[in-house]
Amino acid sequence: MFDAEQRQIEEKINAFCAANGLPEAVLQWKWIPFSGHWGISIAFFQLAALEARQGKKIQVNQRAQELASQISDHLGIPVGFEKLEAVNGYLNLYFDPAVYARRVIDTAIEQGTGFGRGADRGERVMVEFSQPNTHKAFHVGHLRSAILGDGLSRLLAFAGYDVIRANYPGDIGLHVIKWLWCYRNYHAGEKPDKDITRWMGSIYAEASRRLEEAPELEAEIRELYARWDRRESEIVDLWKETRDWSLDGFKEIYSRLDIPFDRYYFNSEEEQSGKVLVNDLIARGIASDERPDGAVVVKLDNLLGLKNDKYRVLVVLRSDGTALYATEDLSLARRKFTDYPDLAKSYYVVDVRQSLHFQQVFKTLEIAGYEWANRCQHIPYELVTLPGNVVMASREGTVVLLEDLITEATDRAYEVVKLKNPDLTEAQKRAVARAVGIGAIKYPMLARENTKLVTFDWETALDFNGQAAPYIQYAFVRGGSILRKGGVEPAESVSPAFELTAAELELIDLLARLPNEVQRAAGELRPLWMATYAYDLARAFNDFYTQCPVLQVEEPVRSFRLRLVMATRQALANSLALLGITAPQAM
RNA sequence: GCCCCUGUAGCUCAAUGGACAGAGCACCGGACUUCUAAUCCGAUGGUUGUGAGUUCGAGUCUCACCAGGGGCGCCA
Repeated sequence: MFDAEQRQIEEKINAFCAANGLPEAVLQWKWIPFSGHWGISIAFFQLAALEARQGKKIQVNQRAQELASQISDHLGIPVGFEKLEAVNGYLNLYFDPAVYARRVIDTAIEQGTGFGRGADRGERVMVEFSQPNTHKAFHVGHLRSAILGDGLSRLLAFAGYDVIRANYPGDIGLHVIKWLWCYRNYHAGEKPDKDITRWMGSIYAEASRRLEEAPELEAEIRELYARWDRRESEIVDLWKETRDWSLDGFKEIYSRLDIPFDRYYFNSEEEQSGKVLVNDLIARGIASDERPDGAVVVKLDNLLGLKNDKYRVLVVLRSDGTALYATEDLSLARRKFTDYPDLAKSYYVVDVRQSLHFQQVFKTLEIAGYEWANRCQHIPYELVTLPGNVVMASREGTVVLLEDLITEATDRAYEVVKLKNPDLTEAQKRAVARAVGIGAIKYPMLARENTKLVTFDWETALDFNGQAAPYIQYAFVRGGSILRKGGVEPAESVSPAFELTAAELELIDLLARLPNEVQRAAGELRPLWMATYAYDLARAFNDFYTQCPVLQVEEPVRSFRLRLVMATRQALANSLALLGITAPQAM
C-alpha cells in the first residue's frame, strides 16, 4: 500500500551507494517486528557483506550499523514518516500515524469488497481438485483436497488470476462395476433415498463384503466390465443413471460446503482418447509395447539417459489393452490445454502419494513434445487419517462420512448459538449454525502446511475455541454490532490529530498488510498464510474491542474509531471470503 | 536398495536466511451493571531430533545420522 514511498526511498539509497562507491544494495523491506511500532525496515548486512567480499577489511555487523546510520542521515525524515532510526544494522522507518492511519482506513472502506484484491493479471490458471469416485461414499478423507483446492482457487482469483475450478470424478473403474453388479443382483429397481451419497456408499460396502465372502464371484464382475467395455446399452444406461445419482449427491455436498466448480472432467471420457495417445507414443518410440508378455510402458530414465532411478517406469496401458489412470491422465492433461490453450498453469491438488505418478505423467508429456507440459504442476497434500494412522477406506469401512461431520458440526454450533443468542429467529440460528459449523470444519484444513498429516478426531474437528473459524467470525460480528448501533453511514474521513493506542496501531498495521499477504500467499500457493492472517487480524480487533471504546468516546476519536471498525470488518469479510468461510451477521 | 515428506512448549501447530522462536489447547490465577465474555488479561511452559558445514547471521540452506510416515511395471 506504500509502494510509491518505498520506491522513492530505494532510489535515494541506491543514489547514495553510487555516490559513495558502494556496491548496489540488495533492498528487502520487512515489517518492523516490534509490536506497538508501525513501519518498515531494511537490513544492511548484505550490503556490508558485499563490501567485505570485495576485499575491504570490515566487521560486517559494525559496518552494517555504520551504513544504516549514514543512510539514515542522508535520507532525513521522508515525507509521510514520523521518524527513522538506525539500530543493530537495520534502518527502521516509522510511519506517521496521522497520515497512514487515515490512508489505510480510507482505502479499506473505499475499496470495500475489492480491498486486498490484486489487479487483473490477464493470466488464466486451472485448479483441479476434489476427484471423488462415483458410486462410493464421500468421507472426511476427501475433505482436504476439496477445501484446499477451493481455498487455493479463491486465493488465486482474489490475487488477480482468472481461475477455472475443475473437478475430475472417477466415474468408471472396477469400483463402479462392483457397485453395478451388487445393485443389479440385490437392489434392482431401487431408487436412492434423500441421503444419496450414504446410500451409494452402503451398496458399495455391501459389494465389497459379498465379494470378500465369495471371491469366485469376481468372474461376474469381470464379465460385467467387459459388457460395459463393449458399450452394451443395458449396462451403459444403468451406469449413466446411477452415476448421475452419485454426482447429484456430490453436488449437494459441494453446495453445503459452498465449493463451486466451473468444469467437470470425467474419467470415462478420457479412456478412448488416452488409448489413442498411447498408440501415438508407441509409434514414436517413446512407449515400448511389451505385449503380450508385458504391458505398454514408458521407460523414462532410459529415455532421459539417467543412470539412477528417478522417474522409473510408467505403465501407460495394461497388457490386455485396457486403460489405467496414467492413460487417462495423459489424455486429460492434453484436453485441458486443448480447451484452454492460454492456460498459464494447470494445477493438480492431489494427495502426496501420487507425486511420482504425476512427475512421470508430466515428464512423459514433455518428452512427447507438448510444450505446455512444464505448465502442469502437482500440489501434493498429506492424508487425513484416523487415530493410530488408519487410512480411511470405503472398503474397510474405516470412514467418517462427511455428511455426519457436517451434521454434527452444525448441530453443535446450533446448541451454542441457542445459548449465546436466544433472541435470534429460528432461521437466523440455523444460518449461524451452518456458517460456524462449516467454517470450523474448513479452517483447520487451511491453517496447516499441506505436507503435514491430519489426524481426524471428533473433539479437535468440533473445537470452536481458540485459533478457529468461529473466533474470526465472532470478531466480524462484533464489528457489525458496533456499526449497527453507531450508525452505518460512514463518517467523514478522519485524520487522527491525537495519539493512537497500541491496540489501534497494531490493528491498522495488520489492515495495511492484507494486499501484500494476498500476493505473497498466492505466489507461494499457500492458503495457510491467509488463514493465519485472518486470525491475527481478528485477534488484533478483539484486543482493540476490549481496550478502546467506540460509541462512548468523544469526537473526533469516535468517528475515527467507527471508521476503523468499518475498515476492519471489511478486511475480515474479505479474508473470510478468501478462505471460503461465511461471515455471519450475528452469533 | 533408491526417492519424497515430517520431526519446534505436555498436546496440535505457526514463523520472508535476519532483531527477544510465536499462537491455540490443556493446567493455574484474574475480568461481564459496559459496543455480544464464542471475548480479554496474567502465570507456567523451548539445548527447534542429533552432529557437522555454508553464511556477518540458520528452526529455515547443504551433508551425514536417528525416529516416524509414504512412494517405487500393469492399484487408484
